[in-house]
Amino acid sequence: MARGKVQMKRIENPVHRQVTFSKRRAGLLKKAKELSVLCDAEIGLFIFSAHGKLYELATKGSMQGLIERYLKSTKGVGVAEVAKDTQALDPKEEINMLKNEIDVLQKGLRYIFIISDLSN
Amino acid sequence: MARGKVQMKRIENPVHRQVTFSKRRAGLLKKAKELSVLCDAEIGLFIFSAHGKLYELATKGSMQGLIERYLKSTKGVGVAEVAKDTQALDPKEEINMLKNEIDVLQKGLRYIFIISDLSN
DNA sequence: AACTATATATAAGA
DNA sequence: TCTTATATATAGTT
Repeated sequence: MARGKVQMKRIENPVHRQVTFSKRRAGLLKKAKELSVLCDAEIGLFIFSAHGKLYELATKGSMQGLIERYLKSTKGVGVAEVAKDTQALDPKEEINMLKNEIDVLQKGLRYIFIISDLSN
Repeated sequence: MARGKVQMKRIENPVHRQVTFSKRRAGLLKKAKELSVLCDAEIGLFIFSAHGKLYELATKGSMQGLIERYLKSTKGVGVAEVAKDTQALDPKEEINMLKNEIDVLQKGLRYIFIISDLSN
């Protein structure tokens, strides 16, 4: 977008591709933050580079919190918070809870998320 | 960024805020797609409007797939595929599996993801 | 929702 | 990297 238009396909030259990735990644993260602030939106963004390195942004709280919200929003139930701290529970109670979650699963829901501690 | 700079804070006028949200949301999604194509990156992006409406983009496969990859990448284990189809399992076996997953949890891992069917 | 004038992002070059 | 010419995004306006 500067000294020439760019074709919308994979940049073949690895050096150019890496440079463009760095610049545009920074631009994308900046735009996401701006949208969040200006319009009071919550945004989760994660980027895996071609070699698997992760870059991420969660505008409110944690990415885990946003993922939960996302799954809830898309799957109806999806995210079931079973226990804040499983280590504080009697194992039998936990198994019973898990059985209940299995029942939920068998009713056709696709995801159960067991979260031991959301706060850190 | 056009007929005047914008302050980086919440836009108070609801009409302006909504218009800006629509425009910038479209811009952000476009930029994310471009980065993905040009640089061969995988991107997961979700946006919740102030009133909870979800807008999303997953550049390869599904958002669920990207979320799994995200959790794996950040939590080491994070995502444990327990069964492709829980309905095909004997309940006792399933409880044993869940006990094993509890053991994993009690070793300090934070997330277990029970996925009944990844394929649809 | 369409139109510009401007601000910003960024491709190519150094 | 840093610079700079240009493409793109978008704020204010209609």
